[in-house]
Amino acid sequence: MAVHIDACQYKIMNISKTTCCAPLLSGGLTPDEAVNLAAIFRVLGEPARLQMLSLIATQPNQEVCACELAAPLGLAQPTVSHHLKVMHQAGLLERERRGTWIYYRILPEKLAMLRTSLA
Amino acid sequence: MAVHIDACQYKIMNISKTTCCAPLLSGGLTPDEAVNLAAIFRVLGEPARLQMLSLIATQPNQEVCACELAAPLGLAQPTVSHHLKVMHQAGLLERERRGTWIYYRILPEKLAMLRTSLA
DNA sequence: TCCTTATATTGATGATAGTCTATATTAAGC
DNA sequence: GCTTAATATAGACTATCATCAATATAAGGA
Repeated sequence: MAVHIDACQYKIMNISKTTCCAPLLSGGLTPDEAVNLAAIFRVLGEPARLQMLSLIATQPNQEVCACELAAPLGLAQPTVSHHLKVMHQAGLLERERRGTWIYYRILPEKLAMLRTSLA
Repeated sequence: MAVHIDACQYKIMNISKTTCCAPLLSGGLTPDEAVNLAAIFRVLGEPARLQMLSLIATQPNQEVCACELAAPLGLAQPTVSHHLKVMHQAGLLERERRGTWIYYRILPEKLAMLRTSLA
């Protein structure tokens, strides 16, 4: 059975593999780098996802169970699952299964990489 | 005659006015802040726009004439005009008319603000 | 095995937005 | 005023994507 991956997801999956990124203001951004970098910014270009990151950051253990996100965000469970998947594939979150639950943590290196890309 | 402004543009226009932004990882991002911050990231979530910024940064005077962008990017003139408008409204670019031509410069403060928002 | 709960996937829908052609506007020079 | 060149806008088309209800899968306990 073939796994279906659309163009956008494939693009996002490649992000984690790329070392990325020539600082924007230093110039010389290649078209490929632009595509990869833009894909990550597009992931952040969604209020619900930013609030998820903020919520995770406020937790004492810096992690959150997926089941805890739907209520404060006012979103349906599949929507939360979708956003978590997008951010995980973009390399912004790491996930760990503990029993029935799945916990997500922020990968600060990815955010640091974005910060330098804006320098 | 009424000026037509759609919801997205209105959101973007508000960005420049907002002081913004509680650092993401410090938590406590309000829904409004999330909307404003996401709107700016969405502006950066477009390869063509990132390449425009990169192109401007490589210029000796740190500025570029709108007329010089279409060719290297392989885009039509109205498309370039659209992207420049979006970035200008988002507070990423400043514009100066000199005769028939319009020159754009990057506003580094806005990028700095984004960097801190990722901290 | 069955039941319950958590998470993921599917498929549909509506909204957003990037792109183009065609046209309008603006500015400068004659 | 007229002409030319630069920029902006309008409108159409398309692709992407956020969202949901419905359903499937995964994991643990009785």
